[in-house]
Amino acid sequence: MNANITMRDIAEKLGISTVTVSKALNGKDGVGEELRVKVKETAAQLGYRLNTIAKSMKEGCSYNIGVVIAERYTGAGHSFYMQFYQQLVQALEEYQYSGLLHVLHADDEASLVLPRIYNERKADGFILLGQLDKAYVHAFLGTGIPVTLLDFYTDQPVDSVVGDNFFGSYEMTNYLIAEGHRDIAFVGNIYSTSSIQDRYLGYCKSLLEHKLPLRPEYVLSDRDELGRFTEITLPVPLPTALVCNCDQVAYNLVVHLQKKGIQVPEQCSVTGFDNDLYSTLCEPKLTTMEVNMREMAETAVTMMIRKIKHNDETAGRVLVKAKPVYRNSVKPQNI
Amino acid sequence: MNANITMRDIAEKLGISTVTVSKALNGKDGVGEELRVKVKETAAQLGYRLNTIAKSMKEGCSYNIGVVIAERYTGAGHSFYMQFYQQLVQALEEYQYSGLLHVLHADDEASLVLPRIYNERKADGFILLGQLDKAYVHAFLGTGIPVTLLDFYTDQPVDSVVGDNFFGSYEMTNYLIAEGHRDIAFVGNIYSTSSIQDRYLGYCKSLLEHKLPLRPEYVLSDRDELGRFTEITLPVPLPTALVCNCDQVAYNLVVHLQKKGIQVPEQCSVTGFDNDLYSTLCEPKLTTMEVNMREMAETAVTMMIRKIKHNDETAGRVLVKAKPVYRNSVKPQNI
DNA sequence: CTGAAAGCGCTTACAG
DNA sequence: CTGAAAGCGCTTACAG
Repeated sequence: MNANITMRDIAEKLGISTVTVSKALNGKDGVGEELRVKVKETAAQLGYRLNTIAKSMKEGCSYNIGVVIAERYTGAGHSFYMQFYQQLVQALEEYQYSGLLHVLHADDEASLVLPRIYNERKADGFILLGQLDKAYVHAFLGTGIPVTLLDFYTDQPVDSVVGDNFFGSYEMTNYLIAEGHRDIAFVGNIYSTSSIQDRYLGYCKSLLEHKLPLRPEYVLSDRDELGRFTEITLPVPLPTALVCNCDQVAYNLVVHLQKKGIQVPEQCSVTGFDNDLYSTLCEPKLTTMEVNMREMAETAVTMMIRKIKHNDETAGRVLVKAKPVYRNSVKPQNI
Repeated sequence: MNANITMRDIAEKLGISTVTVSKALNGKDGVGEELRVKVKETAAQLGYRLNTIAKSMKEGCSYNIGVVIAERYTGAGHSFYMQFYQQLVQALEEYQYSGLLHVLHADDEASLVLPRIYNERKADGFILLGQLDKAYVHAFLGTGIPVTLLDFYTDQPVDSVVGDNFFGSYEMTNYLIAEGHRDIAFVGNIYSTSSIQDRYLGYCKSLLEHKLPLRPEYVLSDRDELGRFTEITLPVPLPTALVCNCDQVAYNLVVHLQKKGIQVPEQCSVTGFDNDLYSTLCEPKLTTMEVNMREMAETAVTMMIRKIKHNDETAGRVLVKAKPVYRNSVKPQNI
């Protein structure tokens, strides 16, 4: 088919200048309507494809957004962030942008090595997807390139988009209390990520509001500092409900409890968070909080594009509402 | 930090030409060793970043590879291809290339609309990941751009990389027969994808070789033409073993059988294929065939880069070995 | 409404 | 070993 048709080819064929071709194809003023139609027809007929690279060079932007995901959040069993990535790509497509995935190795993160796509100016901005080391975020900020954090935030002055973890968890705990539960533990390493921390604090708020005690032995760590799952030590006696920081851990816990002969939800209610794959893999299926991944992706992309186009705007921390999904892992507790 | 340092800035600072800077930075001949070092130092000190776009324009290639995945293979519960994508990106990184994901909508596939990144010349070649409509593959071939199929193939003359589905399934069935099984059914829609078809034929070969009958009622469809899972109708009496075309279906089947009170593997052995997430979600965990996703990704990338650099080479159909993973979903059958 | 000129930042021959 | 010239394919003022 068409080897390398350029605007010049169209121009020559029509006996006009490339300037007019460019204007016609880009819908810009300064071309007669009749001529514009003719240009478009010729372009289609010749199989013309825009050379975005030439356009990019002239305009000084790549129409690409880098997306950085730590390697530890990828791989089998961790589909969450790759699915997020897919949503990002689809949101970027709306703006005619492309996503450039960078899988960040732990040693590069530790030694503050920025992605190759940064050093090669292949991206106009970066979305950092999933909690990264603060120093690494700082290194990015130092470059002056637009950065948006997605699904986490730090105390640094950066735009970020996160699910409403705090209120989501608060509502979930409220729900358990409304169902009659009083002995409610939280499952998650509260020093691990901002999301887990906020979910923990929402749980705390609910307990405080209902004058229930905050018991340290009711905070059950589920992973180490590096995010690797660890064995969960259950308190004795078992609480009547466990608020888990995510579906995957809730799923693991349900399986674990059932192996020990403890019935869920009859003897112990369990709630998740995320409404991902894991929430429907066990029986009973999990009552959980759905974070609207798509809306988060769209918000992050919109913010990023806006920053690039009008480079002064700062959106700050943006929360995306969570929505409860009621299934069968919670049973009313008779008081 | 550095706003927009170009080679010209380095050249001016050193009182030399940009040509020399370019040669020095790219490790090309024609620069004194001493000067080369000085150029590199200055570049680092100024925070110079190569403008790949300018380089691309000059050289006429983007250093991007498009990866097309049909939307039906994405989303929750379908992490397989997104994981594949991640492997591709990491393999591309070795060659200083980037991946550009395109999620193909069903209507674009049907009406043969090529991806925007094709029309904008943003990619030097395309990897088609996961079975697509033959007409769509044909549309791509018509453009003359390098194309490699990954995890499927057609009867068209295209390069492709696939797992060794035929022999993998053949070996798995051999194993069941060696364990004493004689009544073995195959689960999968054999008209749906080349992979399923080949896995079916491997199963057939094993039966033929052992002089076991090929029974039509032992071919159990698991999905419709569009790849959506359907209810599986089990034959009565139940075979002693079920060879499933993938782990996800094997997983679904195990859960389904257990709900009906049928014990796996005591009353019925089940095998999977892929060794993905689903193979370890049920109890018993699945005996399955692992396709080496990483090797497949690396092979596809290497083939693609080679095609772009020396544009005549054709690798044809490349098979990547599969490897059995023995777990607990198969029990010897006493004859 | 139309186009000649300049330039985005590189790299590739080619000349010295 | 070093550099002046040309060009990749666009787009943006600016002039007519």
